[in-house]
Amino acid sequence: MHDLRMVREHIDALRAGMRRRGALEVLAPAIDRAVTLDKSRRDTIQAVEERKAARNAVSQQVGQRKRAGESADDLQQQSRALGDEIARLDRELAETERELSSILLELPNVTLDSVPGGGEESNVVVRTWGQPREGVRVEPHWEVGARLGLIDFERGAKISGSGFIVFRGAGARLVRSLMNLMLDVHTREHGYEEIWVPVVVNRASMIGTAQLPKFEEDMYALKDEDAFLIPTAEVPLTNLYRDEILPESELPKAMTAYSPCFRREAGAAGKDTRGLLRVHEFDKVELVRYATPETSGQQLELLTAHAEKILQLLQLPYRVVQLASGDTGFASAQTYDLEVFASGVGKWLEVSSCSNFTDFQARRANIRYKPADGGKPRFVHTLNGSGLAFPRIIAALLEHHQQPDGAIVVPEALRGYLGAERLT
RNA sequence: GGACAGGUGGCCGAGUGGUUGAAGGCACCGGUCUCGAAAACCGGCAUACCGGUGAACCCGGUAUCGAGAGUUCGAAUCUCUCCCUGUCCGCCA
Repeated sequence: MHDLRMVREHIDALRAGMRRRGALEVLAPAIDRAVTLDKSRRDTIQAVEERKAARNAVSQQVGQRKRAGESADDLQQQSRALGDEIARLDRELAETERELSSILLELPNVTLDSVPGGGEESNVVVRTWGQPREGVRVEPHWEVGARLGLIDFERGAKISGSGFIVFRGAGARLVRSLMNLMLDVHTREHGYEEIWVPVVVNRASMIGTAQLPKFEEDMYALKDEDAFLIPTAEVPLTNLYRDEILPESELPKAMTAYSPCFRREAGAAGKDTRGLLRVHEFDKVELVRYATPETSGQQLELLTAHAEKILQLLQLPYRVVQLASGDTGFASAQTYDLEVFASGVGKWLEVSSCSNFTDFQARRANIRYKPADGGKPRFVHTLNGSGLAFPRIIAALLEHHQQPDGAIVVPEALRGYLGAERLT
């Protein structure tokens, strides 16, 4: 969410930001409307507060007279009239603020100046690691998974629906191993606090991290309560300190959590849905950091490196892609995608999206810190990234580490957890 | 799910329908004292929004005592609904 001052004083920057996202045309009317509403909001506030001040003064006089045993009928009459006006103006104000905030909640963040303009075609590969296997025939993961009895797609679909996966045997153990490896590395080597979170969150949390209101149709909603299944542990982790003020000494704050993630993937039907590529429920270890505005840029580099470390340990070739403005997510100001190469599918698969949200989420979720120099509380900057998402990692493992004899070589770092060097 | 008891500032805690943004204490910050520290004493110490020239400082105003609605000239204080916490009972992994 943007500061109202942005609308009032930096409207050109806001428009330019929307243009860089390629969204100005669609959003221009909303921005114009916000400007109008902001003006009328302030006018109404002035009018209503003036009357409230008058009423407070009159009421005090009533009190004085009554204590003196005098009648105050005339003043009460006056106060009642003011009260009626106040009620009317308050309703007007509430309506204005409701509309204004609904507009503000649906405007995306502005990307940083360092982010290239344009759409997906302007994304930049900033580095690659490892060597993709190309020109070799590799069995796709859904075939390997079925052949080795690691994944039971049919029964997953039977008990839950398409896009729900059953892992079994060494496959199930692989999921558990990935969880332990990632959490161990992030807590022991990267200094994150391990958190175990609820997977059901309330509406305020979903608004805080900006899944709502815009993406409600992508969320699994509970039927009897105003609550949702989390699409990522980002939601509970980032909202952990919602409506709180942290001392600056606690920054940067680093938290990690494993969680299942639930996504309806509305409108994505038929696109890259084969095997494990796009599913409705999956597992993920998430990294979240809070930082000061001055350090959030470096913090993003750090967080991205932490996610990359896992790919290196798994010996999977990957590339880091700096997303262009138009391809950057709604709440993000800057995003690096980590893409792993799956040699069976023959594609780069996104396994992590590392973002700096600047104060966009912090403003929605009201997460602030008290500066060490004693100044006014400021909004923190929030960052997060997957570290990493399991299904595509499993796909890449089953494809990249596949041997000519069809066996899968387990990367060194995973062997202790999995208790095997090869899957056959 | 049922029955009680509660939700007040960073924390503890007082609060009568009327100068209560809210006594008192703790914590914290500044000062006096001290060679230094402790103690003692003095002072300061919420947030958001609106306005006063844009910014800093400052000044004025409004709102905030779990949330919302109501009664009233006036609500932390009365009424209703909801949320949350505690205790007991029931149920349950």
